[in-house]
Amino acid sequence: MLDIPKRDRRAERRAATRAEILDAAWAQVRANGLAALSLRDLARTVGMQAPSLYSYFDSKHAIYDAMYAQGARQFVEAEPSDQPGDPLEGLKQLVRFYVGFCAADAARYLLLFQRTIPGFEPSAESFAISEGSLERVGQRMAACGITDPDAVDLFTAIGTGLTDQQLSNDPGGDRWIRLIDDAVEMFHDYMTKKAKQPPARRRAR
Amino acid sequence: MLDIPKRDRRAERRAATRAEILDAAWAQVRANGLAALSLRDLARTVGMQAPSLYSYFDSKHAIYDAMYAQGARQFVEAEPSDQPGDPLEGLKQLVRFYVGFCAADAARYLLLFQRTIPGFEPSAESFAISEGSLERVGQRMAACGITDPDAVDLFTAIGTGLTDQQLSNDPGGDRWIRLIDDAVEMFHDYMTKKAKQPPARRRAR
DNA sequence: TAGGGATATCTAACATAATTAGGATATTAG
DNA sequence: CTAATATCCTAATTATGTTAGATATCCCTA
Repeated sequence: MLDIPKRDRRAERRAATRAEILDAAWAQVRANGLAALSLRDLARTVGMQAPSLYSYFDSKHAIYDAMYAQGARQFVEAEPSDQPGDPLEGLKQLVRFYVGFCAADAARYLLLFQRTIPGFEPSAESFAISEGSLERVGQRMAACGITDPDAVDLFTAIGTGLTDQQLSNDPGGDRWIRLIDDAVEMFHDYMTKKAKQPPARRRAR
Repeated sequence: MLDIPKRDRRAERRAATRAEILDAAWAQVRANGLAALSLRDLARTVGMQAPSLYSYFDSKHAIYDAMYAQGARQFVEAEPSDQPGDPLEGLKQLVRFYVGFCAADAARYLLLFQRTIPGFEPSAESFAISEGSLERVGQRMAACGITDPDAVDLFTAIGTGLTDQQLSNDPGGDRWIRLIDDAVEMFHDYMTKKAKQPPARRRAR
């Protein structure tokens, strides 16, 4: 206890205020929308002046990037990893998680999965955090015997469409649970049926 | 020719520069992204100073609103109205149109169907222009014998999800045509099968 | 315990944005 | 020809992100 180097003390404190800034940023963004992040207001709520933030973050985009990384970390940590016995149920579980995660925090959803902030693109490191989720989807589909290369894309499209629907029409409601089960079952039925069919007819071009 | 009232002449000219401003706004937005609409630049390209725009539009949001209304008008005018013989083909046609329309102009799509501009919401009048499209979807689904109240929402979700996929992964490509046909067939199969089933089991809560 | 270097924060200023106020100039109407 | 009006301008206001440079605060060493 006594021999904690002062240098670490300082680094600790620095990380603490960095986190405090990020928390305040989330609060502001949740209250007024993702785009409404004012450095002046942000600095004021943490008891600073605006330029002082620049010793913690290089720019406003850097703050968004840190928020992105934080959200992505939350995403991968909350993602269900144990697959239930019924593979179809596993797919449903995944989509329920995804839509539920997004609906729980609209601002976070917009930051992570829609690109709605003018010049902002997440950095490679931040983006890498959430990589691998798509592979998990592919694994669960394979467990259901679905191997069509287009299937992941179609499935993703359904998932994001449902999320959109949920967030724009009925945020906070739970009607989407019914829709998810329907959609996943529909998807599963169709893909298994299609897999049994001959070569699969292709559209001429 | 000679007896055109000067007053009409003026109104005509006024409408012309209004249209010119809107055209320049579209060009700017298509070139640099939907959010990158600068009144100064906009004014410069039409040979004005920024404040002069305010005699044509009340604010920047008013410009976005006019663009929205214009895009919505394009949408309803281009929407296929004659239903083909095969009702399933009618559904496919509608989704193909929708995704194609959106993919043809990403900026217009973002303005109309995603809410990506900070404080902007289309006015009631502008929004009303595109109303009624959903009903048309419902009609075509009814022609297929699909009457489930959730079906329209699920269908819409699939459509927007596909559009998203198309625009973010393969803008300009035509892979989505295959995906659309797949998705619509899948949807149709499932809904008709479901309609034949007994009361339909509901999830307990 | 006094001084020097790093650290944290500040104030002042700049560039750009949308927007408002008020004046100058041309066009129209009586 | 004169008065009104429409059209555009310049100048100023407010708010933004950001930079430059100064000032205080802390920590380690002599």
